[in-house]
Amino acid sequence: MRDVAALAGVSLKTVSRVVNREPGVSGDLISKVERAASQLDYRHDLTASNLRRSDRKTSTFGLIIEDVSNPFFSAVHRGIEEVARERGVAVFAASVDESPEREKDLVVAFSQRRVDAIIMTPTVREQSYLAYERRGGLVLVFVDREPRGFDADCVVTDNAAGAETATAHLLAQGHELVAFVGDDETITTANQRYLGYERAMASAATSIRPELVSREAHTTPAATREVLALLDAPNPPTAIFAAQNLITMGAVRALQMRGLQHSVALVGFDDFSMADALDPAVTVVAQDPREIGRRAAQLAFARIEDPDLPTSVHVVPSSLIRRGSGEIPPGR
Amino acid sequence: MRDVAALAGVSLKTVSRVVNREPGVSGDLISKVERAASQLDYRHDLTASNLRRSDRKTSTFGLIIEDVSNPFFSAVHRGIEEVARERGVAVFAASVDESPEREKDLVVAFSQRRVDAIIMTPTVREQSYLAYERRGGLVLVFVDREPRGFDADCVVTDNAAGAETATAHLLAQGHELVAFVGDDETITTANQRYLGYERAMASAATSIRPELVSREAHTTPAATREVLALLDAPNPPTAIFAAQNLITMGAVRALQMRGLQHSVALVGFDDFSMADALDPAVTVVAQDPREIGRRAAQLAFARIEDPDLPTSVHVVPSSLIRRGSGEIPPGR
DNA sequence: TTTCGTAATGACAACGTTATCTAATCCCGA
DNA sequence: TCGGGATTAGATAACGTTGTCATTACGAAA
Repeated sequence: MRDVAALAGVSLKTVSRVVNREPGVSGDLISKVERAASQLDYRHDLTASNLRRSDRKTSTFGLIIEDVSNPFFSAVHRGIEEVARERGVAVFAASVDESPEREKDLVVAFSQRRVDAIIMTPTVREQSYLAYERRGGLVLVFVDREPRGFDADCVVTDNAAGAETATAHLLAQGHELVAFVGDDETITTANQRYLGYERAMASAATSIRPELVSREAHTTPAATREVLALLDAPNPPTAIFAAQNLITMGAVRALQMRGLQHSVALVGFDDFSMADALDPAVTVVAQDPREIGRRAAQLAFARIEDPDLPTSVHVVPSSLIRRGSGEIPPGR
Repeated sequence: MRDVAALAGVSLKTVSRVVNREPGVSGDLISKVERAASQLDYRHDLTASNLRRSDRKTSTFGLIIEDVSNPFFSAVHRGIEEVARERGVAVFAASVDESPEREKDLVVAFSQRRVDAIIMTPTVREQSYLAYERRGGLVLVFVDREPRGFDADCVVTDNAAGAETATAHLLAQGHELVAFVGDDETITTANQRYLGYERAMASAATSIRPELVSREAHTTPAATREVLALLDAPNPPTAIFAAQNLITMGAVRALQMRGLQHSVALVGFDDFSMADALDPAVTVVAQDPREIGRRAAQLAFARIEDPDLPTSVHVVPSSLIRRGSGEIPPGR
């Protein structure tokens, strides 16, 4: 910048003014400075600028999600990017892989880079450790799962209601042996979806059989194993509620392996690519991850603008998409 | 930092030394400084640190890909993250959406944030405009597509060879009416895959029928339309080579709509989720996007370490996965 | 002609950190 | 007892920018 100023024959401050398009510089000098800048391959340094600026905004967000290559989360990422892009904000994205330790590391990494906001899916049992960061002015927004022990803005799907809808849909076909396959209770969404399953079963006065409940499906292959075990047991389910996209995919494979895809009903939570092209096409309770991302980003901007806003929890509705697998009646 | 120094009763520089774990500070002072730092909620400012540091490294990469929520590219992203994470580097990720203008905007945005390297999929017809950035010390690595008019490190799949393998596989089943469905020639990968198709057809002495070549499949729905048009034409193909993941998905839907999924053979370029669970399961030439990402990140680090390295092009092999759809014989 | 307001420009310090250089202290051997 | 090297600590400037305030120039009003 100093070189540009020298070449253009103006002061440092004038170059700064031109670069930031501040008013009060004569057209003559503007063009002189611009010519000098391009001649010298000058590129404005946003990090130095930020250091001196009074608002101390880096126009940068941090995003901490389960896995950047998980279709659900990458759609959330995409939604956030859409909103951030409009405001010239760049987004750091990182995968936490269900590791509490990594969650904390990432928060520190982003905080040290002075991001304006972190949008994150909590993994750690308890988010109160973030108070420290918030005191430093960092904006925090949660997506997909609500934080625990920490009051903050949040965007979630109504997991319990969606799960209840899914389970009720199966019960309405006349099923009584409805299995639940999900991740364990440390994952809040898995927990809420289990609650929805319980609620639907209770409303239908159908008792839950513990042997039809599997809460150890952490990955797609694990889900396949769990569903195979259910199918091979003495009293197999006639319908399955799979509580997450990767789990549903695993369940589809298990049913195919036993040739039962047309006789055992299946409803999944989360839509997934090609669900409509499978045989049978898979009935799901679809979330809108892109919209979740957009809302989260909007919440972040709103809070940056006014830090004293009351915290809010946005619930994005889910919707049942009937495709075939969920409409298989019992006893086929 | 000044406050921490004051509270600990030491100089600024000593705090800096402790924070950076530089040797030559007595254990006594180290603990005093650390106590003061945590008492004051001190958080090291990486942006200010970088400004003064002699190497001027921000430990930050920029990633510019087609779409962060496209499964192929999000897997590339994931691979890059894996390597970057080990070195404490954070990754900005952004979608370019085939927009040349956006590509340039993103490069500027990342350059202004002083990223150490940009890993990108080129969209602009010509990358010579990047010389400007490289002069400023920015490291550039290309993924998925080679740049044009610009010599730089690059990681690609052998598109032509993969496409040739796919097409030859169909020809080997006895097909003669093999259709090509791909994106237009401005996309270098689409172009190379078409070349592979041509090569295989020529080797088999099978003439290419222009009416069986569709190069307008930009999206999944467009691919479905294109394939429907092929199937409904007077001389429909008995086999289809779909040159990209989204296109293959569109082709699957089109075949299902006409009930031809068991009579018309299909091989796709790129693997995709649930391809193995479809009926028939889809034969593909699989790339290894995660490995592509890892290699790209390694190349970036290598060049940062030694800017004078000769530029290299890494070719990651693809592999044919036979699943059924590609093994359907003609005349069924 | 003088005065004054306004618009354009510049000088300088400061943002939070690290590099460089100097000073103080300590231990060891002669 | 002293010299000298090693070790630890601090003072100060600098990184590239912007905020603040001072200065200049100019035209309009008195």
